[in-house]
Amino acid sequence: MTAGAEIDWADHALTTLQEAGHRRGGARTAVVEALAAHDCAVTALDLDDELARRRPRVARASVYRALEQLEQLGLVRRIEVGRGVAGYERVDPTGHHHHHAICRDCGRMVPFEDRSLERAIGKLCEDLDFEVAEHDVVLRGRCQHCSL
Amino acid sequence: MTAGAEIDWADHALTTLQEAGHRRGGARTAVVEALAAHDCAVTALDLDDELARRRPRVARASVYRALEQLEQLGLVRRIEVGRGVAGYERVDPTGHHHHHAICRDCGRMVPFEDRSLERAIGKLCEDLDFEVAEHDVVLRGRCQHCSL
DNA sequence: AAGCTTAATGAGAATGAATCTAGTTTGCGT
DNA sequence: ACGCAAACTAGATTCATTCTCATTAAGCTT
Repeated sequence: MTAGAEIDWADHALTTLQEAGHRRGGARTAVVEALAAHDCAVTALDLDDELARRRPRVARASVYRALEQLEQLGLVRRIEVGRGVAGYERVDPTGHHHHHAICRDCGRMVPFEDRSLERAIGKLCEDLDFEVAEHDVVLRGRCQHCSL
Repeated sequence: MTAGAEIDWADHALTTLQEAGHRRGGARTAVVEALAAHDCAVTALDLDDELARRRPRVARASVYRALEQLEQLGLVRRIEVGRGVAGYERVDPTGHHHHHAICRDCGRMVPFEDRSLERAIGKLCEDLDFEVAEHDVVLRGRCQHCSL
């Protein structure tokens, strides 16, 4: 992976937050930095774990609050990674994105992308009486490792 | 909707349960009947509400247990309908299914189906190093009613 | 039909992710 | 530097879901 992508995203996120009228606080900045370091979805509690070591400590509530605000601004997207557990991952400002195949056995997430899938979704959204803002595709089954 | 679809599904579900070695209990049968009466996803608590009036009362734990077993047997599928809330809907034995557009504002679910979407998913699953058992597509945005 | 084994059930406690509350700190415009 | 609203922390709370365990009843066996 290139070193630039995450830095750019963190920068972009902090700028967007500021433009949206948010002040610059330590906890939220820490959440942005932590998200920037991940390529794929992380749960809020994982982030909380990571940030618990920081001084001053980042509170769990701040993690959730930051994630909610980031989601509202379209900077991160939220996906369900398991029974009632949400994962969050950064949104590339170019609109480029991937989806996930999740293993039922080990919980591993395999990201994938597919142009014709995106095309099909784009087209069907036009025909729908619904103002679609985002879409999510989740495949569930057994990963290569677990099917042996 | 035809009157037959649900009855057939309930029948099929009860038969499948029996073949899987399950005894025939009142609570689970009640859950199957309740699911059969719904065309689209219902939450476990909605089902619990409906069944709370029955005599003898169906316990909440039984609702969840039954849903889990039905899901395991591929008789119902589980989808996330809102922050940490699961919805369940019956699976048509023919494989025929729909997906959902969910309104961010009012929570309304609009079912839709699309052949080219299914085709795209089918094809990409073949290319993936992953044994895909099921897929889920969720569109999020604003429904016709809420965008006015 | 009575007895037996064990799945199924009901009631309520326990869990765990997510949210809320209250009091404190801090960013930032004035 | 001052003051006020936003952001923060810690911990309580909520709410869907899961677990426990005592009880009931399905459906063999005889």
